[in-house]
Amino acid sequence: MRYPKEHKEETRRRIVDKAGERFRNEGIEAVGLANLMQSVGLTVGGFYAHFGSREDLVAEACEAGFARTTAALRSYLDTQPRGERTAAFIDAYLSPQHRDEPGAGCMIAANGAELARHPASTRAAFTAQVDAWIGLIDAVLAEDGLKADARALAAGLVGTMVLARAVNDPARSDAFLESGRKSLKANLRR
Amino acid sequence: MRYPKEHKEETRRRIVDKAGERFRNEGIEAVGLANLMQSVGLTVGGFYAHFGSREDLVAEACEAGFARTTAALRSYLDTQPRGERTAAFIDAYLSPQHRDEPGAGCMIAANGAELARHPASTRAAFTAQVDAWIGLIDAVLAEDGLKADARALAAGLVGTMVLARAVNDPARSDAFLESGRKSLKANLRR
DNA sequence: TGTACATCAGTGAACGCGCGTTCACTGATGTAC
DNA sequence: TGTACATCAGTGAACGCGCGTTCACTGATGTAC
Repeated sequence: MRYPKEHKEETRRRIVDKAGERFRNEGIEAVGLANLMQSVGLTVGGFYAHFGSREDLVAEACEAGFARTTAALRSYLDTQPRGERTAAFIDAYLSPQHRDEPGAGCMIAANGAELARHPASTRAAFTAQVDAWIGLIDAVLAEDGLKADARALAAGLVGTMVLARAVNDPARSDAFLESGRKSLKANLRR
Repeated sequence: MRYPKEHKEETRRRIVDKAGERFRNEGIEAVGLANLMQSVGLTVGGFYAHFGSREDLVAEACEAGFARTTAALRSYLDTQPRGERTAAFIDAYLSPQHRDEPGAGCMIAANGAELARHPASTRAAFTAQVDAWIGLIDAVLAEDGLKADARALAAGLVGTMVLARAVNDPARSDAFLESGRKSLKANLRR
């Protein structure tokens, strides 16, 4: 064979990773296949050797991007002392850096509303990742000895980020982040 | 003149209203001008007699759609007794009906992430509407004699709706709505 | 060891289509004479 | 009162372009003999 046997799957991974990044930065619909392939250093013709359709890539990129941020979150929180992990999570999620770099951030905050309009198969893959994320938040709350509704906490984070990114004024945006951090921490019960 | 003098502005209003509805249902980018004009009973050529560009319509439709829901909210809450308005707002926002009918619902939950990627002029118009919405929530909290962070409450609502719409399973979706209603009400302080 | 062949990841042009935008035109009306 | 004209909201075809998808082809490699 022309290439080492892991070559093709590595190319596929590069497409998926770049798609996940660009979907979050630009929106799913705004990223065209020819342009995406070009940004990975390939031409568009090769796309269908890797994926059955654009929608297949959307499903895989959103799932993989979400899974990656969840795994990174777990690793990060393991470096934090028990009892402070939930607060560390809230601070990290509602940081200006996360707001300003959607490409590596939360998939729901960046693409949640758009994904709601995608086919069932795409949403099913995504729903499993939402479950995993909520499960992780539940686990972290338990590690910290806190009682809180993981879904409500997740929703507070997502909504704060959507609003902080939507408003066109740094002061207002910061105010949303600050309100979110303060309020979500205050609502944790020991 | 061929038409009564209010005819043109009424046509314009019909375009703006339909655009606001379809943007929330289908996403801003997914609605094409020819198709939009057709759904208003007109042909695409007439569009530029009303708007300078597609983006001008996006700004106006998002602003007007948001303003309308805020005004409707104010009217609805006026029918509710003081002391129960915040809870009535939370219940109405996090209702299955709102989840299932984005076209007449909250503009941020439907298009917030997408609007974050639009030009400054569009976002500025939208930001003013966010301010108005937060102001209304603040006022309602005061009418109820409650102390809470209006921004955090708004974020909780938006995030819950985004998640409830994103997941591909009615039970999970309902669980998000239920968690949101319960948690956001529990976090109000007298 | 040297050559012919099979493999297959990736190329690049083409397809039909819908996009945002432009523009010459239509035709029903109110106005001027 | 009757006719010619100006107005202007809306029409419909055209533009260049990028979209998702298809497909015949390329060319570097490993394998077979």
